[in-house]
Amino acid sequence: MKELSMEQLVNLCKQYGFIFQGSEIYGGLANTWDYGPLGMELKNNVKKAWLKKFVQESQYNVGMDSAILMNPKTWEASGHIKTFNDPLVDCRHCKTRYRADKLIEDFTKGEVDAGGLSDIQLMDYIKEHNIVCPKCGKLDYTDIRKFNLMFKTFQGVTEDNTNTIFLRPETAQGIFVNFLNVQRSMRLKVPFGIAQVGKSFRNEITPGNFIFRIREFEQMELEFFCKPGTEIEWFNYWKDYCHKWLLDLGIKEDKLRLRDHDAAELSFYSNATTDFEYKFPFGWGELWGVASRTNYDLTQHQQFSNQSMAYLDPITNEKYIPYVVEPSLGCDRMVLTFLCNSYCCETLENGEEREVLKLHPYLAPYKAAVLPLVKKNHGSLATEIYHNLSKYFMVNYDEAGNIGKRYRRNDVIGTPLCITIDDETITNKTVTVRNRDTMEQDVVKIDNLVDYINKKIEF
RNA sequence: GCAGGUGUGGUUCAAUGGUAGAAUAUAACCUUGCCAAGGUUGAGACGCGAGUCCGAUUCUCGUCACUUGCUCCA
Repeated sequence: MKELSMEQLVNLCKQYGFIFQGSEIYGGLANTWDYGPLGMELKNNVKKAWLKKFVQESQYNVGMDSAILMNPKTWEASGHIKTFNDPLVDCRHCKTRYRADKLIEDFTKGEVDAGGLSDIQLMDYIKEHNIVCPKCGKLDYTDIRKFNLMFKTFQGVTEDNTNTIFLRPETAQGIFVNFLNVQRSMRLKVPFGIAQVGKSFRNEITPGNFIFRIREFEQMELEFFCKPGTEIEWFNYWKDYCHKWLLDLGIKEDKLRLRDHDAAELSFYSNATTDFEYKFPFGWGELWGVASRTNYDLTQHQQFSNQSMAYLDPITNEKYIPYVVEPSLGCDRMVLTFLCNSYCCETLENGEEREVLKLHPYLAPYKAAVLPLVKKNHGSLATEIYHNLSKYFMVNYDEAGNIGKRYRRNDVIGTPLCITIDDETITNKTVTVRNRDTMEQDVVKIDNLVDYINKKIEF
């Protein structure tokens, strides 16, 4: 089987209406991508599949949808203003870019915590201790430039500094600040989780690889609140739960690996983190991070807001700030994964090639295609069946070219079922349903079609 | 942001300092009883902007986008 290159995937997505380059007629805007008719269906189905397992079918979790714009204090409390602000320098000689604080920390083998130094102090330290460029050995850096990864904007009509607000760099904080609202209104007992799907924005220095890293992206985040001391148990529970979700939707096991962060790699707020990585055409990339975040976030918000974030256990009367386990993933990145994971180019018995997206039927943009065998004989009946089915599913209708062409067209966009209307349909009220994956054909009564399709797309 | 590469119909690829050609895809019609068959007709391109030149898709400069590395990250 041929391996798919990223370039081929971008073309395929464009050609069949999944994903277009953003603002294309104006020459594009870097790293923005627009979802077309099929891409929008696929992405929505990914979100639906996530919410189904993590909210609808979970005995623990509820959903919410918080605002993108939040009080700027939120980002002071969360640490984003401090840690999302990297002091960068370039070596003028060999053009390599470094983080100034990392240079010092590497030079002193971690003995100096450069994170607390100002820009001027950083630069002075580098010059005083003659910290040369690790690559070319020269001491010739540009001044420190700040790259804040948060998008700024202004609330109100004047661009007044006091009104500066940020587009959220993660949806999680909207959950944390509503922790007690949700707990009280839904009468929830710890442990419970709050799930959210929504857009986030990060002014990445280097985005790229199609929709793998983009500046405006959609996250599917779950914050799971549990009693201190039980967090590792829940961490493992959600790790397995996420793993199952991926495999159930057809992610190939040999393209998936789990990687535990070691102590050095862990974020400052985390005591355990596992990354799910997928083998993309450009190499292994992070798909899903499951992190135990301790009580860092709620404690920070308690401090900055002067509001108690403690939970009172109604049975034991214990009062504590819950620990948080966070299994969060990027939705766009997940769409990319499903596209990469499902693309196949098969050689048929007659030597012809068949391009097919073997998307899980639950994710497929169209669940079925309705095809009249001969347009003028079966067209009107096929149209009628199409309209009936479209009350229940996204269905495609295709009468152009010959039957083989229509099968192929639907293979390449991932349609799992092709329903052919022929003379038997007129006389016996049955249709022929061809399955994309098995290439087998079933004869199905028209009256049973909805049930039949429902069974096939179960997840 | 820095350094390299790339930019011609939807896609893949030609050619050219003077009218840009094909394959495939696509639209309409005919034909067709189950896996890209055939026929007829149609529509569709030099990323954008300057400059040199009688004339630029071609040469030069700028810009934008994609891409490969560096740094960051879900």
